[in-house]
Amino acid sequence: MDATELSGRPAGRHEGRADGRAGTVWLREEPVRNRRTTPLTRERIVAAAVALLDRHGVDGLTMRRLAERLTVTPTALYWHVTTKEDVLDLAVDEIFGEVPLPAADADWRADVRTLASGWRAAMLRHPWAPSLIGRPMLGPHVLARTEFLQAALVRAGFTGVHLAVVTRLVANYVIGAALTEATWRRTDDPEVRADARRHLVANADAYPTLIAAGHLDDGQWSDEDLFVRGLDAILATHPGS
Amino acid sequence: MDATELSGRPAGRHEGRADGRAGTVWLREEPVRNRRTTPLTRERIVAAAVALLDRHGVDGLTMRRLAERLTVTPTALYWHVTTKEDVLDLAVDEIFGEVPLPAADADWRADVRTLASGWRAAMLRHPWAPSLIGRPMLGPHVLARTEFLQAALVRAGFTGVHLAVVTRLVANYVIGAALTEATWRRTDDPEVRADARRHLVANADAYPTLIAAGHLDDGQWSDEDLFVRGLDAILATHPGS
DNA sequence: AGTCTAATCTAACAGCGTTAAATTAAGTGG
DNA sequence: CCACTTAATTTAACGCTGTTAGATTAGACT
Repeated sequence: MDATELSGRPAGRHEGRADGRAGTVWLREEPVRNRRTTPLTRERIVAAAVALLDRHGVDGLTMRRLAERLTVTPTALYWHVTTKEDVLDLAVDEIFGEVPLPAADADWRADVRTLASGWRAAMLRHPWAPSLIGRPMLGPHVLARTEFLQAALVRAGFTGVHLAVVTRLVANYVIGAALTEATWRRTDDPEVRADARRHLVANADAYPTLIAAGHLDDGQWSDEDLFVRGLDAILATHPGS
Repeated sequence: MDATELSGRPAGRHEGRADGRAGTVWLREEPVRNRRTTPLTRERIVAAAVALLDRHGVDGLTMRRLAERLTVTPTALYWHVTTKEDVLDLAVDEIFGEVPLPAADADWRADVRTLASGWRAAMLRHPWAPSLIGRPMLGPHVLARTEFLQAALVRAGFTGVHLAVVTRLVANYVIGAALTEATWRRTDDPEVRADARRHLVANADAYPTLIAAGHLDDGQWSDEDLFVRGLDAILATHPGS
């Protein structure tokens, strides 16, 4: 349906130049050129990267697979991006663009709740994201959301050290929650979970409280519910107003 | 000083068996055998891995380097460990063993503060650790510390859903804080930080609050101070008692 | 029609985690 | 003291990775 139907890549259409195995022109099929129907861009690379990460996880993203998905050779990517880490950084910022920014004039608590929940939801929708946060996040989407958070807290009356404390409190709680929840969500192998639980009860004398509290048991209360309750506990702390 | 002074590995002492380039015995130097002075163990592997991670970061840990440090071939490691991920999991749990467990009978708030601060400190001492938390943490050291945290909160009077909420609140806050702080600490390149700040002021109209609040500016308040204040804000929330 | 440059490709490199199979060291029982 | 067994290690290789150098092309501009 498209002029760019390579179906397996021509496999060396100019093969014999430096080495000896040239062969005659007549046996070589006519080269199918890149018509440049849809030129490669940073945007397209990032979109393909996110799709690949969603489907195959962090380990499933390689420059070769990414290139293949874009019907391009791996090296072509390096014109638009200087390193694979660039791709990962861009992918992370990309998905944070999905976090909706509220209107920003209602109750500040509602604003923070909406932002934090959306932030967490985006990371759980793309469970590979939290594990990539161990790199400086300076993309425009992240910065815009951080700006919104801090603005809401300023509106709430936080200033000086209180502002710094509560900003970090909220942001770090969201990040930590997303990271741990995504970890368990990604470990979908029920055998690992069962093994873990079995290990816990096997050493019941070492972990009495964990067992009594049902650590590692899913159900009981939803992650979402626990997250929001924790967030509300944080937001209950405020100095002025 | 030691019988295991290989100094460069004999480099193929039995080279020609399947292929033709055998050579005569006379030109081959006598094989220096592994005297097995200090047998390879899981403990020694983990210790070497932590040392390597401390010095060269996550990317600096390879099975080959690890083996070299232990004067052993890479494949020897696979007798004691089934995969590189095993090594990483073991390394993470290892450093959590450094977190001191308080005596557990004083003020519960003091206990939680001590544990959380020690937890954070251990991760910042080994800045590679937070970024490896995106895998299930089920090691004995981690479980013991989680048990202690939850026990302290039970002692404080938390039960049911409150207990679950505040346990996650504390744990996720610590993890998030350690992750973000370690990220910045690992980015010691001052040029990146300067670039980031410059980018912020260049788009000053998009980030007015961040700039006013001195986002990305170090100094002002210490990370430690901000962390403890946030923790205290969390601990101020409690139902009974 | 010729020139220039942005974009892509071919080919290769060094290094990675991991495996299969051979080999050795050290114990064990006769 | 010797044969046998098993635990631990080694050699050699496979397929894959990110990345680079250099050739080559496509398309726009004179």
